[in-house]
Amino acid sequence: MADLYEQQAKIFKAFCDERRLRILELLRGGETCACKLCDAMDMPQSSLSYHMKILCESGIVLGREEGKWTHYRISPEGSRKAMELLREITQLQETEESSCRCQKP
Amino acid sequence: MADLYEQQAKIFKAFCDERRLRILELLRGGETCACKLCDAMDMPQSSLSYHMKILCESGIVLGREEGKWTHYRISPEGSRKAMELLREITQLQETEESSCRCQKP
DNA sequence: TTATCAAATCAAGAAATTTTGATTTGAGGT
DNA sequence: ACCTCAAATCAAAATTTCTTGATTTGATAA
Repeated sequence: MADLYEQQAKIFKAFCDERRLRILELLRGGETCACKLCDAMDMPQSSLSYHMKILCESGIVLGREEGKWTHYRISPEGSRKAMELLREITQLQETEESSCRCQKP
Repeated sequence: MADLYEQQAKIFKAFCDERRLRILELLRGGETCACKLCDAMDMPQSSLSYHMKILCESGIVLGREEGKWTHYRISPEGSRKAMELLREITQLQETEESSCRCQKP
């Protein structure tokens, strides 16, 4: 149960940091290699790697290794799942009549 | 520009914490007052207040004051806006194929 | 093999977030 | 006025996240 919330939170961590939002904007333009992201973000390599790991573990970004390079891209499936999850967790439950079942003290 | 990312990040901060996800799940059942949330979450009053502030500032939750009580509920409009934003920031831009050519010596 | 480069990982410190008892605010009720 | 209660705010500590130089890993080339 707590694991479920932890897993859900992990997905949205991708979007709650300014640098990761900027990286995602760069990736919207198409697949991009780490060195270009590093350059565009004006960030040390280890810092970029830290954020890319969070983005990948959220399922929103996919990494493709090609020789010694890694190319990153937005995962349409990951994005779709995130949107479905967001809809679920904010949708009011179907209750017949909004009568509170709790007894007034 | 940095302000934009900051504002976007603020919205998703509502969903990147386990306790806030649990609060949202409680609110999916309908409008709930702070004291009941406090009880259900088994959390000190000041802690709940801290999280409710983040949820309200994200626009996902609305508070309604009634006498000395405050009732919280999920905002359908805030939820809709969050979903639209999520779609925007993960949608690939319409461009020609622009593959990275890092492997070029 | 050795050298080189790209990226991940490590580790220690910096910065931000979260916790929680104490206090304050603000709206009734007496 | 006073008292009480609900909720917000404060403040200090605890915890988590983030930064970044240094190191390691892993692939390629000479």
